[in-house]
Amino acid sequence: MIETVDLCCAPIVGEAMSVDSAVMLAARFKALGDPTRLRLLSIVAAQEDREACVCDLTEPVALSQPTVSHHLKILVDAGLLTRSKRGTWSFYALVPGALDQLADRLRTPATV
Amino acid sequence: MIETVDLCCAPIVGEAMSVDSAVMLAARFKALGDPTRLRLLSIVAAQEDREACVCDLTEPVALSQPTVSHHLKILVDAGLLTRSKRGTWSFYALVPGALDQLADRLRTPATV
DNA sequence: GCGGTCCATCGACGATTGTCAATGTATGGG
DNA sequence: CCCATACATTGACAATCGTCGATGGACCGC
Repeated sequence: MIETVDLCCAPIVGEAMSVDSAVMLAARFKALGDPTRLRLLSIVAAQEDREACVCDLTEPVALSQPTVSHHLKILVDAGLLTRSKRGTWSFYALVPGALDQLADRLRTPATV
Repeated sequence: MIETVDLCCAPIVGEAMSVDSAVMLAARFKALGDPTRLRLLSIVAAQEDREACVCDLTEPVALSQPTVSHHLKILVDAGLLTRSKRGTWSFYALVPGALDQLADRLRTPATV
């Protein structure tokens, strides 16, 4: 799991970032650094009710169910998705604001 | 990889990200998915004249010169840094707007 | 109960990654 | 011309990653 303690404020650009901050930020970007995981995020976000079960995701990405579950776990551990089990199904949904927070870290200061 | 031509089932409306788009985006995020590279970006951006040579970067990240050069090459290949050789030195600088563009892609992962 | 569906985990495999030492390639100074 | 500096490239290594098949566990309908 990734702690969100130090992630909210300092942008990459502006001053040299600490090692701890870099490690935590990199963990999130690493989770985004795979085409399959990006597509999974995209598909989940594109669902009508903003959530999807594994059975909805396996066929679009054309990968085995264990592989999809593996990627989803990585996204959950990175704090980008939530998992809620209802009955036999596991529903995955975007963590509200998580991607926006990441985007803020990428922004260059307006003083440039 | 095959493009999403087959819309026979088409339960996933809202248009998920294409494979090609996901591959290209993931490549950039993968470049950001390493703590050392994040710190290199940060240090370059924090320099007074917004650029740095390898000799300025080796000591802050406490890694060997070949390793730093390796990471810098990855960042250049990802379109995040530029390399300009002047004399014996190689100066690396941020690609203007590159990080901002990435941030924009994060704000709306699938609601493109 | 029993069988079937949905999903997570495990074990394994090749592929990729991050790191270093060693070497190669320019460039500039005496 | 020789040597030192700054950097890129190569080769090698352990570690991690992405993927699959097989297995296990929880849940539901009958």
